[in-house]
Amino acid sequence: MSSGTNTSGAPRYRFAPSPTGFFHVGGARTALYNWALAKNEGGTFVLRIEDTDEARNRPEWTEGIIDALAWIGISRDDPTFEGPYFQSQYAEAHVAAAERLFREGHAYYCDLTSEQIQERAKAAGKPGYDGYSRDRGLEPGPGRVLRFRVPEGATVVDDLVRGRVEFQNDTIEDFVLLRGNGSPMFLLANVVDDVSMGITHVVRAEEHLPNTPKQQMLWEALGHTPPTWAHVPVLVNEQRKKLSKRRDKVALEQYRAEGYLADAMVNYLMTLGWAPQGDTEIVPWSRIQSEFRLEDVNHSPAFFDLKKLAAFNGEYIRAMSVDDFVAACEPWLHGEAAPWPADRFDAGVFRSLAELVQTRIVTMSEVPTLVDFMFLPEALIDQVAWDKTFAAADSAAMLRSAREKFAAVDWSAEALKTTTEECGTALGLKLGKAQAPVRVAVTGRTVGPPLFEALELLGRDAVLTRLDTAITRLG
RNA sequence: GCCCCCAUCGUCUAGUGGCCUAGGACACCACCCUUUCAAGGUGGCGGCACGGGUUCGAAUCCCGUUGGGGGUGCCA
Repeated sequence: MSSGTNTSGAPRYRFAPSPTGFFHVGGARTALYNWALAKNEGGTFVLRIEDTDEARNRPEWTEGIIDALAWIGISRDDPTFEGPYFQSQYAEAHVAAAERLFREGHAYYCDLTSEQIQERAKAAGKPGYDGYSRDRGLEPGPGRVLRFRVPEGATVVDDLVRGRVEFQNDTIEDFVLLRGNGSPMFLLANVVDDVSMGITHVVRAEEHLPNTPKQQMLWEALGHTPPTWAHVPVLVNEQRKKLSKRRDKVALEQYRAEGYLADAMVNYLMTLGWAPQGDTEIVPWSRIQSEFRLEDVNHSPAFFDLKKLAAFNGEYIRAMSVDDFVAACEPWLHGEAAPWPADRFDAGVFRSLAELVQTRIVTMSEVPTLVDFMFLPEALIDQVAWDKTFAAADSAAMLRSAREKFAAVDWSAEALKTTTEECGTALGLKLGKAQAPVRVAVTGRTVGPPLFEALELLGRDAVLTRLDTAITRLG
């Protein structure tokens, strides 16, 4: 943080989140945009934390941001990554810049209180500050704010996504740079930091577009050429409103905890407002990185569609090799995520079942419920499933018949299937109906992985015990 | 109120004046496959907001209307 001039010529993209205790999916997308560009252009991704007083007391919030970024592939260990910097570190520079703007006539002090400003606005019939102190020549003093002297004319923002956006300066009020207590405002701090860090590209959400002319005027008043701006559309919910913490699931950490894969999340996020070439949206990051162009980003807000995200995640899960899948399952197989006693878990058994589980889930968190019956001491019967299954004709008879035959059958998936089929045929049941009572008795549910493979792995003793328990339960 | 942005199937998008009878993906529906549930396969439904221009020709360019969204603090 020294020169203020970007000497290397390489682009410097800055990502400036403020810690709030969670990492917003919209922020993740913006970060990804910056990252793709910085990577592809041999530039730098500069992380600057816009830390507030509260955030400074909660270092875990900042760690959370760095952690979330790492999860989506933006690692501080990568040479493209620079930072993190903290806005609060540079407060003195912010004040110094403000004082310079005052000395050079770009700013002036004003002693009006908010109430007085409101009264004047009401009297004039126009909202906002009217420039009352512009020419009063006030010196700094307690309670006096420093305001920027917005020049005449218009400010044109050249935006890589929006094109040319023109703002009439007389619609922009003389905004505050320094508060009455002398502390710098966010807008000023932001620009001073960007200037000092030699930022060349500011890629952020569209909600910041109305602030951009102010920032651009600050860049110019400070004697620097403004950066290249790019305002990307926001992410919205089904009501077409900006995603909000209150109503929507916006925390990246939550998706991670539910078992969404980082690759799937990244891929999905990048298809919101942009699309890779060709007919397939499922593409690896390497392709996204090289194909991504800000000029190709859509102009309208994009709906964050959970169903499509889920579909992407399913695709990614199915695309994994079985070994990779088993590895990815690890966090859900042990500890609190696992509903079974730790000593009953059998990695070999799970490995045998993995391929059958893989096509049946959308998020990794669904893994335990699909295989829990294998590692629980006994079946956890779902009453609804039980009632529904045994309401069907002959299902009790089917269960007894299977119990009898299973005692003597050659214990293989194939033989178990044949036997079940035979028992069913004797009762006039097709295989689909015939397997149902056995499934509920052994797994506790009506749905699950293919039954006979599971039975083979469970072993004759366990299966017969569960069938007996079920028969007793039937009364 | 004022300022700014936006507008292709329900959703995400392809499309940059003729390749468009508007393509793909998700969702939905049907059928096939099938030991449940999935997965997979095949097919289907479904869109250029509206009105004016410009042009031989407009989803694509211009203007307007309507409809959405965002911003408007001594918040960040």
